[in-house]
Amino acid sequence: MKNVTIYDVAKEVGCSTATVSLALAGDTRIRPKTIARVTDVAEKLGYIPNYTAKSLSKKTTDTLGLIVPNVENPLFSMMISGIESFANSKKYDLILGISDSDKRKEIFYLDMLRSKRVDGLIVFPTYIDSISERLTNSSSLPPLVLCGSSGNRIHNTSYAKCNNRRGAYLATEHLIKCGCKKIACVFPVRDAKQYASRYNGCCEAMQDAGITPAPDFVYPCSPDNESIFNTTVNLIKNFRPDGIFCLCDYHAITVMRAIAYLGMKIPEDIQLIGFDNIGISEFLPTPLSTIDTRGYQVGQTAAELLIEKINNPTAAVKRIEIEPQLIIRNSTCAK
Amino acid sequence: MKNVTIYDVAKEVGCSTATVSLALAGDTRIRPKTIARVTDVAEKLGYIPNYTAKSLSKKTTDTLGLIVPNVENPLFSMMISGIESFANSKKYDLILGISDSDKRKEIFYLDMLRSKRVDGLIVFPTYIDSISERLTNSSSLPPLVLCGSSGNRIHNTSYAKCNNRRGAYLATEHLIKCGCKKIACVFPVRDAKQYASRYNGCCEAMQDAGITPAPDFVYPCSPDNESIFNTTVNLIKNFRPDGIFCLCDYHAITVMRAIAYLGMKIPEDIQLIGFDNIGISEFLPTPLSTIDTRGYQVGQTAAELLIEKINNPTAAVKRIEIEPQLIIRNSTCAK
DNA sequence: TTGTAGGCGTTATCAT
DNA sequence: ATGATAACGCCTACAA
Repeated sequence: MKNVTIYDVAKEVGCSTATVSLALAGDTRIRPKTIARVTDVAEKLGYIPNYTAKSLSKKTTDTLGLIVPNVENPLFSMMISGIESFANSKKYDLILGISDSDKRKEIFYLDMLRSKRVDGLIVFPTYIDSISERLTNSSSLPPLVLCGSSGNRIHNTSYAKCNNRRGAYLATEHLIKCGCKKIACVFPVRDAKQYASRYNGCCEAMQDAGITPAPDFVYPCSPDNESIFNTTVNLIKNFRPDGIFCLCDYHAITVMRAIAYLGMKIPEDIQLIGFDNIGISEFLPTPLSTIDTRGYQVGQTAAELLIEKINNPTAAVKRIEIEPQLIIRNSTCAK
Repeated sequence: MKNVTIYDVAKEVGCSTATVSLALAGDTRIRPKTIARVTDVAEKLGYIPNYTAKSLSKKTTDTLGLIVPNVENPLFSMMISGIESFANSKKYDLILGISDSDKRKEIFYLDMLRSKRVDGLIVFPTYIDSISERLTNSSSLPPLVLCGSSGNRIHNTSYAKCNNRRGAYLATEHLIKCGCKKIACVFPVRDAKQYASRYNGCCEAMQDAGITPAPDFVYPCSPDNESIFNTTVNLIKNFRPDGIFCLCDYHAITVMRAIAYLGMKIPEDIQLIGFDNIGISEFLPTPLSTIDTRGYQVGQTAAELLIEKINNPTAAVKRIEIEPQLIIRNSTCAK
């Protein structure tokens, strides 16, 4: 059964395609009666407007491109949800590109998305060298905003992110208020860049409280859970901290395991705070105090920035830092 | 700066648009020398093929539509990842529709996706009444496959899912092999349909082992964590089980909390097995034995089915049940 | 209030 | 081996 086009509708109604087009768009120039008739016939014939044709003609696709490293990290999921919610409210949909932090795939999606003429692009920066290259080289990129990070070397690009330095400050300050005197930290060196601002915020809070960070309060490790576990065990045995600031909730969960392994108790022996407030943190055997990095709202904001930019391409660059939120639960003993 | 089109390339090269089109597609009818020249010029001019035009002409978009209830559930994330990986390997990209289990949004995306002429559709069935209606009513839907579930009333549709009944059987059997005599279960009644096959698999395993399920081995509850927690506490106090089969890992984590709250030990006092094998299960303070439901592979398979169907629309319906996998960790004491 | 017709950027079918 | 040109389905001046 052939595809029903605007011509078929026009023929059936006995009018021109222009009338159908206008009527379906609810244009006020068309008589209400005509609109009703056209709508009915379109319905009866099962007419489905062809967006590829519409896009070709209007030079607009009503779709946004998304390039994310992966979709399994709950933070990314939250941000994607936020983006989707705002985009949907403005009748945009999303093409989702998952890069796996793989240059080949980043380029594939970047090219594909440009070729498909998305109206705008949201990128979650990571090792985005390939993107930042093309970002500066290439003449015509669709409107772009960054989400979750300000990127490495990309300048003059709007972004929405959480203020992680501030989050780390709040977390550390909370630990101190809870009576911690010796705060420590496990640090996957490979991800140094990503965690730099958290580290800084932590130091800053200690200094503001008159605590000079011990030279060995940070224990470096690899990013895998085994390394984090072992490093934590060493850390506890040698440094004997009374509080641990974890750079993310995942770390915190492994740190919990290490603490349990050593037969110690949270928060009695060691207090613990995480970062990100992922879904399960609230429901762990020892509910985890943490910093909510507002992924959903960050996503929403990024989408909002992008759509603003689409509607007004010459608007000034906006850099938005969402305020993180301290979440107090049982892994920490608030007074 | 104007968009460079195939005309511009043709003019610069001094050939026709047809030649450019063929050359860029690497058609063997075009002389290699010409291809090289065209490629160079295209590159120099920064030519980016316009996919909307291509799609209009070819009646093919090389994009797949996805309708998922949400993107925060790690299972869905895994399936999406799997879908993406296969789709990407075949040069498809994905339009992601998040329905929030909301009829309005389901319809929005279903219409949008059809209008955008996606080559195929993957749906994660949930309360998909709106979709199943349109599925049967509407004349022309793009090729469709279901992912993660066989759907409620949708018949004659290919799908890829995990064999959950079998998974529950394996889990329960494992508990029995680990010496459990009194197995119990917490059951959110609202999601009865979704969990029915798991419940059945559990019963079946008990019967096969010669255990008659106690009349009250299942404790009904609401789906929220508080209810699960309280119900578990009741369950343990009254039923005094030595093993608990959890319908999903999230439940298991809350059950762990309840067990800790009662001052009991896993697996010494109570053994525990979950379902789904979400990311953190492995790294919990007590690593969780569970059933891996192969989300990634389910997704890959769904994408594969869909692309098969796109290439051969008349092919027979395929129903694929992926075999789940028992994962033994510390919440259970294998002999 | 509605109709006519050109244009959007490709691909595909004939010719040559 | 390449060129002309008609689709593809819609939108939008411009006319009427």
